[in-house]
Amino acid sequence: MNDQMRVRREKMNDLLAEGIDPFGHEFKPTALAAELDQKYDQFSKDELENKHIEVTVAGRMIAKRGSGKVGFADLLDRSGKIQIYVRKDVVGEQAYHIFKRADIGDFLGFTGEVIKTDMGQLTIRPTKVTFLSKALRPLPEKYHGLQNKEQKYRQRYLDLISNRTSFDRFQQRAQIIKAVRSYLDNDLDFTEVETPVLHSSAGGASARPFITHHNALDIDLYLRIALELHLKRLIVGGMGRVYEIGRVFRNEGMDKEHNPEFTELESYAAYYDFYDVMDETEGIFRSAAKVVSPDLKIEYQGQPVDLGQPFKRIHMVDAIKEKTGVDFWPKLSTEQARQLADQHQVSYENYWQTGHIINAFFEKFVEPTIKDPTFVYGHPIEISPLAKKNADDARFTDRFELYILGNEYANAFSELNDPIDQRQRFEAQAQERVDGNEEAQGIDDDYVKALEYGMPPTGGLGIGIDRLVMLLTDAPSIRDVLLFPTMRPED
RNA sequence: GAGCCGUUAGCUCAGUCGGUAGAGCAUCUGACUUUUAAUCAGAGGGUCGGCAGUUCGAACCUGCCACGGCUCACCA
Repeated sequence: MNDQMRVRREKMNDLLAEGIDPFGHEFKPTALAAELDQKYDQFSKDELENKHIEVTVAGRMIAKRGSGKVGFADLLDRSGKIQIYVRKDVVGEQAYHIFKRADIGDFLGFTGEVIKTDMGQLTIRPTKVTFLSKALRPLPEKYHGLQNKEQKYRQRYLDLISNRTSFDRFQQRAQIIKAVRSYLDNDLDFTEVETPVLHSSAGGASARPFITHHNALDIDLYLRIALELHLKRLIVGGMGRVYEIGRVFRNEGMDKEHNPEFTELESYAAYYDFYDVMDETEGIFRSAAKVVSPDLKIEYQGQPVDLGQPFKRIHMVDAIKEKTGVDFWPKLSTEQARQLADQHQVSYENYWQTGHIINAFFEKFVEPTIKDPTFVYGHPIEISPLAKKNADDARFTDRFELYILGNEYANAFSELNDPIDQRQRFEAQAQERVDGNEEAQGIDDDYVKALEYGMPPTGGLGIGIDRLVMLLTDAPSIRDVLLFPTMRPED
């Protein structure tokens, strides 16, 4: 324990000795800092002096300055900061003593008049001081805030107290999710549902799952890697338009864009095709962007993005042709595709067929170059086991991904609703797994059975909510939009 | 998984050639009745991430370990 912690414990004991509970009780503030600023900052010092507005506020004292018989403090509540101006001759000997002995970090309540200082700063001049809760540890430095990234992630509460941009970002995250919900609920008449997190087989995406064990049933279960297969069962069940915003878990590497658990939105709408889903996606992005920028123009890491313009649309094969001159429209054997890959230094796995190679060309030569919001559609069937074949060209699917500034933000398709085709696709996936793709999904018989009862033509969509929030709040790392990112334990 | 970088007071950071540890904020004492990174005077506060090694002597050099960051690879 250091000197500061020792002193704070002494002060805690002093409070007890004076009959004050250092970890107080309920308190009824009548105003928030931001509210006061909005309502009264427009008035002059004299106008406020005549109004005699009395309010009660509560919060954490985050700064303190003063002289002998008066003191100033900054009080932080959930809305922001308000200055407090405590005068010994107004609050009295005992209250002033409490204020003077209070440490930065302590929670205090004040009742008093809203005034302006000579410097024009909106301030509360209390007549009453209430001690609410003692901080036994000192806060990070007031000017620089908490800079140590590891500590920001491990002790997010300190980051939230001392770095307002971080605090605001998490408020914005909540608002963005609310806006997305509102768009789906109110504009498109979707129903929000909750499906299981514990799956008996992990499907709906290509990823390695976390495995856990259920004792009573004595079976291993997987934490879900996607929401897809359950939501489509609900389309079979006649729910028509459903979505879920929920946590999924992928047992893979971590970096600036990947956390082992993250939040995904998936939506499914009967009778939509993937063009309808493009419109839906634009609607979601605009609703979300409006939260941070009414004109839908944003900047991400120094690069401008206009989410107000119609998103571009391009077929994957055309995009590759445009960037590399390589034309994948003519039908190519796996051997021919591999030759092209060799010529362009695109490496491939044993189990790869033409479609995998087309996708690899896209990822290597096109994906990093996309700046404006762009729907890239027509993914090869080999990498799209849940998407409907294109009616005119069975090598490709009616699937798209949305790219902005070289990053993927959405993945969607006209859903494969032919149970016979679906079983074959699952079998191809199972074969891929045998051939060495650890992330290929297994056969989900129960899901195929559901399809056999009949699923209407359906358009589905998946959006990584964390990446959307990163984009809209200009966050460089996914850890900056997750309150508690996954960290290795310290000891 | 690889490479590079980082870890020094509660926080933000310096630390020269290897010679026994520094600043600002914060804390403590005192002064101060309109401050806002308040000011002024004084004081206390360190397992220099950990463990070994080299050396008369290590925050500094070497090795190993821990945690983190960045980049790359992996990952639709």
